[in-house]
Amino acid sequence: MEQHPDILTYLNKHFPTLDKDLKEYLSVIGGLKKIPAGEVLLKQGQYIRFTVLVLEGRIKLYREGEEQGEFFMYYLEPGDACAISMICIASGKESEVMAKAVEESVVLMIPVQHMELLMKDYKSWYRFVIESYRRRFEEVLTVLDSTVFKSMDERLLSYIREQSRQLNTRQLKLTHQEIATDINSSREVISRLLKKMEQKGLVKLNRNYIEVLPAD
Amino acid sequence: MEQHPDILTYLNKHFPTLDKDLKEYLSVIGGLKKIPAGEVLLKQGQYIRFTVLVLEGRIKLYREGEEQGEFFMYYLEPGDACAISMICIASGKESEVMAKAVEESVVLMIPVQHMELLMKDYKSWYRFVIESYRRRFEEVLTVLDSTVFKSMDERLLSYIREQSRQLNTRQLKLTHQEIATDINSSREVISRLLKKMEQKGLVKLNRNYIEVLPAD
DNA sequence: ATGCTTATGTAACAAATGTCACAGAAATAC
DNA sequence: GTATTTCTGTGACATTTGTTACATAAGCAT
Repeated sequence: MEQHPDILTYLNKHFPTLDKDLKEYLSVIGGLKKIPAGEVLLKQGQYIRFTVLVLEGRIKLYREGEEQGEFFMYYLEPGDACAISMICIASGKESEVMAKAVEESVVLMIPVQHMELLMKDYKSWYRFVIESYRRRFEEVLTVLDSTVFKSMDERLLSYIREQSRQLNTRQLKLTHQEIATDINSSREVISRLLKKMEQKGLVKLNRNYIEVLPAD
Repeated sequence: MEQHPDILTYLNKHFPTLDKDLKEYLSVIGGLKKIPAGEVLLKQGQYIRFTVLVLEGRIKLYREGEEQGEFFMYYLEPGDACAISMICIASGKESEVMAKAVEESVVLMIPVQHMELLMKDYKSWYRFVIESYRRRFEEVLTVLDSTVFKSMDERLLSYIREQSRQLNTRQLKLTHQEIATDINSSREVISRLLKKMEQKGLVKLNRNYIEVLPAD
């Protein structure tokens, strides 16, 4: 079998916790896939045939309501794996979330049938899977905290700051409508609350982007 | 090393997916512990030194708000494991939830240091861990759906029906205050909504218990 | 420029949820 | 028994969030 040099380069760059052997093995069994910006790579309810490691770009994970909208959970970045895909595969269950590329992204797709062996033969893989899942669980609990314990203005502020942190920029290129969709509110409410936040000196509003001002 | 016959009996009764070898091994390394009703066996933020398998009774898992109350996530029953404890151990992280026995319960406690070997040597253990975690993730997502997409009356109905299903009874011994705490609302709101539900023929209200009427 | 589309601002109102105040009923304590 | 506590019911009101209906402004296309 032949190693794919690009894959190995990617893995070395973003997955320091995986063993050398494992990375080589993954570069043999995995396939590179380029995902254009905006493409949905996993639908809620869909069966999963690959475990996905993110090598480039950024993937947005949503929970879809039964009838209604979509609710933002977290981003996957280079170095992350889709925890859901790993676990659902292992249990033969369908996806519980929707995943959409927000930038052009490159992912490594590892076919289902290798999971068992990976788990068994590579300790660093098993640890990676466990840790990925734990982190996602933690993130979902944080999101749950927001919706349960916080009011809309606090949720909005958390959202804004979290976006700024994750995207590593103070200039958030988001419309009020997009924010409203992500946290399941309405555009008018977001505009109103953002205006108040601006008056408090937390943000500066502009057309098509929001400048996040440093917290005191 | 000596097997503990009671443990083995419990494991055989409630954990059909675990291999015979594994059960025998668990009965050697695990310790039985009886938990009185009402006792908290795990606090949020606490480090975890044992993986817990539930053998008897019922454990309630909560998420605690930063300042405020506690929010019900799910129950653990005989045959369940505390997924959080398994994963946090594996990652050396503290607990993300609070666990409280609602009935007198019996649990099997497996010290941290055996996890690595269990994962490596017992395929049925690894599968059990993964599946436990997946199911809890799924439950938390369902709870998240409720808080994000549903109004309070719908959440209350879901809660009531879920309790009835899990506790396997139509007579829910819950006060309005307890319900309010579990879903982070206020007692008056719950009383009001329950009254409406009674008028719709969904429940029958009594002091200290609620009778859940079958859905159409 | 002119018109078209998209994004934002905002008032007025509606609906949902939370809070306060208090009453009465049922259980429990004494 | 009476007193006390706990639980439930409910009206009145406050607050938060969502909705409707526009207005205005910025960018884009021609």
